[in-house]
Amino acid sequence: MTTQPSTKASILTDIMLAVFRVNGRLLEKGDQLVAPLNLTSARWQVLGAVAMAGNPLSAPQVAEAMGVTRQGAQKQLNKLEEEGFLKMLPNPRHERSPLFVPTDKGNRTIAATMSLQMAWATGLSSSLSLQNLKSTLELLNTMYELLDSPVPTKGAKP
Amino acid sequence: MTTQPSTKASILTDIMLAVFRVNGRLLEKGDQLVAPLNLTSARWQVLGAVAMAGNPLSAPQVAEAMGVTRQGAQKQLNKLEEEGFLKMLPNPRHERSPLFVPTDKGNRTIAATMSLQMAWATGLSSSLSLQNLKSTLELLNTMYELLDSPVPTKGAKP
DNA sequence: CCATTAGTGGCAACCGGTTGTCAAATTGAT
DNA sequence: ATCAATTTGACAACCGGTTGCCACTAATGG
Repeated sequence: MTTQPSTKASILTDIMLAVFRVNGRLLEKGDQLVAPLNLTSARWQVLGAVAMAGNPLSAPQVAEAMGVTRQGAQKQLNKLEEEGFLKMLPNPRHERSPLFVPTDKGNRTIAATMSLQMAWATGLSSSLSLQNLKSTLELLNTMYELLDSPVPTKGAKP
Repeated sequence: MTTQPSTKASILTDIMLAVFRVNGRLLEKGDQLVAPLNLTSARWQVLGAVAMAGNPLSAPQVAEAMGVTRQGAQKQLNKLEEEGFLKMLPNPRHERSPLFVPTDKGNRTIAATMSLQMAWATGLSSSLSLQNLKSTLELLNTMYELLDSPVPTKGAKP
C-alpha cells in the first residue's frame, strides 16, 4: 500500500471490483451447491422466483420479477418445464402465454435448495459480524438505486 | 415485512441477491461509460489489466491477473489488438505466445477511462458515507476469501 | 539426442444473457 | 366491428465467458 488517499471514490472503485469477483464466486459456488439437484444457478433463481410468487406466473411476469429480459426468463422456463420442475397451466387471459407453476418434483427441489442455501449462508455468515452485514446490505441497496435511476443528462423528453 | 428474524444468514442471503443486481448494473453502466471510447466493460477490464502491469504480458499472464480463463482473456486480447489498442511484441521465451502492450492509442484510451471512472465514482460516492464504504469493502473482501478457499466437507481425497 | 511432459494458441461447442425480427393473440380506440 | 398498437413466444444472432480438443512450442530427463 502506497499511502493511498483512500478517498470515497477510490474505495467505491475497489468495491466495484470486489462485486465483480464476489459475483463470479457466488455463481460458481451456487452451481456446485445445486448441481446434485440437477439445477444450475440460473435455473435455481428462476425456480425460486416462481416458488416465491406462490401463484402461477407467465413468462413476462417472471422476467419482471427477476429484473431480466423476457427472452432470458423464457429460455430457463422452457428448460425447467422440459426437465419436469415446472408445468404449464392454460392462461385464461392469453392463449399463447401459459402460466408456470412448480410440479411436485419442482416443489421438492425448491425445498431442498432452501435447505442447502440456509446451511451455506449460515456457515459463511458465522465469520461475519451482524453490524457489518447490515451496513453492507444497506450500501449495496443504495448503490443499486443510485445506479438504477440516474439516467443522467436526459434532455428533452416529450 | 413480516417481522423477519433478520438473522445473519438471512442478511447474507439478501447481500448475495444484492450483489447479483449490482453486478448487472455495474456492467451495464460501465458499458455505457466507455462506449464513446469504442470499448466495452470486458475490453476495458483487459486493457486495464495490461496497463496496470506496466510491462508486456502474455495471454496466460493476463488471464491469471484477471482471474479468468486463458481463452477468455485471449478472445479479448485478440480483439483489442485487431482494434489497435494493443500491439504484440515477440516473446523471447515463447515463439507462439506474443507479449501484449498498449499502443499509443491504447495508452490514450486508458487515460480516458481512468478519468471517466474517477468522475463516475466520485459522483456516486458522494451519497455514501466513508464508514459505510469501508465496512462494505471489508466485508466483500472477506466474503471473497471465504468463497475462495473453503472447499467445504472435502471428505477423503487421495 | 531423443522422448515425454507442460505450456500455448486456434477452433468449436456450450451456457446464460441480450437484442432484434416475426407472427399470432390481446387490447383499445374509433 | 374494425383496425392499429401492444403483448407474447419462437427463432436467430450476438457478447462474454467456460470447457474440451488439437497441434505446435518449450522444457525436462533419460
